Amino acid sequence: MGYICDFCCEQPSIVYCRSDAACLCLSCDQSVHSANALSKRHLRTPLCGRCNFQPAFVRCAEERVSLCQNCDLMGHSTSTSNLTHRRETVNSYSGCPSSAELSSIWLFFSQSPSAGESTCEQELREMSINENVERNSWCPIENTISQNDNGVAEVNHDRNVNVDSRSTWDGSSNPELGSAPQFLHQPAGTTDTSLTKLSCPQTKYAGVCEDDLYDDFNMDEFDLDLEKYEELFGVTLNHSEEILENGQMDSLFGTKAMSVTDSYCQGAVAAEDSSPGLVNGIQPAFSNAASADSMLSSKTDSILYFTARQDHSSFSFSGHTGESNGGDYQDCGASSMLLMGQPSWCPPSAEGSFPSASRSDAVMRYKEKKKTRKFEKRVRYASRKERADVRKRVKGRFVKAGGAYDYDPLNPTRSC
DNA sequence: TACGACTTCTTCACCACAGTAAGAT
DNA sequence: ACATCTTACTGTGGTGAAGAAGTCG
Repeated sequence: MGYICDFCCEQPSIVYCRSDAACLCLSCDQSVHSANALSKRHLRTPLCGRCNFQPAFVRCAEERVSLCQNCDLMGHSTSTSNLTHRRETVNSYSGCPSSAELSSIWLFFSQSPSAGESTCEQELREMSINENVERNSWCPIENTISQNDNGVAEVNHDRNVNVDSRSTWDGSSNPELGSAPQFLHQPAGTTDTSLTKLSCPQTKYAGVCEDDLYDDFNMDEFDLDLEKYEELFGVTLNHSEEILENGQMDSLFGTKAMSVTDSYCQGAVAAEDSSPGLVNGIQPAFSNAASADSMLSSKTDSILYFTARQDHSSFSFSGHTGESNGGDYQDCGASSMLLMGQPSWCPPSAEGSFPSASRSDAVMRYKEKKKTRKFEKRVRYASRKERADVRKRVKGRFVKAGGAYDYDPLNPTRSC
């Protein structure tokens, strides 16, 4: 990573793609991520305006600069005056948004330039994006950002979450939670059912976010900053726990284990009812995509699992590092899903409030989707894939060009 | 409870061929 | 040192076989 675009090596880099582990200028970002459906799903984040190295996760309104976690901590924890700076989370995006669409994601993108803003952001504003690039996958209709009563921007979106939620907070509220700003301005008792996954904690019942259950869930959306988690809960990472694999999920769902989404929502319900302070402390640790950006940039290969002890008195984490890449954990759905039983912060009453019919429905949908889910592998050579995609086959095997075939990918209904 | 039969699920080899790397000329 | 040619190897996706795992009587 560096200040120059990793792809063209000419333009200054503007955004960071975690899946590609690359810093890109906007033009290359467009061309690279319009290549295929997989690349369109890569989440990108603007680069830190200070170090130009790490993906930014927060924007300081006073300094008008986007900052990574480290720079934010450096800049806002050392001075008491800086501590009160109002900060906003920086949205990630996927697909191929136009400059106008980026404006809606990053509000500062449309603000007037100022001397104080970073070079990156000035260039971001000045650069134009090739509007001819196909950008079907980015659906601004499904992703609208609105302001709630508290002035906190919300992202309403349908099934595809392309934009992380945006919120504001000031460093004085709780410096310890600096890496996790979501919902800190959200009154604990408010309920906004228009919010979906990222806003799940605000929903009254877990069923509200049912449609998203298991489906679009991945580490990009479920962000867990382990270090912060340790700080928050004082747990120690255990690297030797067993991995809960996909095949085990069915039985788990049917018994004691719950999906993170479940626990997440139920925890929020509990927090609404009893302990607003608790949910404020918990939610950000799970919902801050930007902190995951920072984390994954340095711990890119970590796939995290944790299991809950049945006694609810403690839980342990598992961190497995392998040769996987960003795309692996990003896209593999359930395999990257964190599984856990009822967390220690979730009182038993929450689970009891979950309608059994909804759960069974959710499990059924999960199983169906699991069947049809394509666990995408990383395609290293797109050209080879293109050829393979059009190559005729006999019983799945490639046949010589011009030879008899029983399956033509270009015309599946026709065979000879 | 143990066992066999059956079903369901998972893993892997197979195929052709364009592209790449390494070595030879 | 450089260019050209040859050879070996790689990696794509759909299918079926084989084995593992689960279910039922």
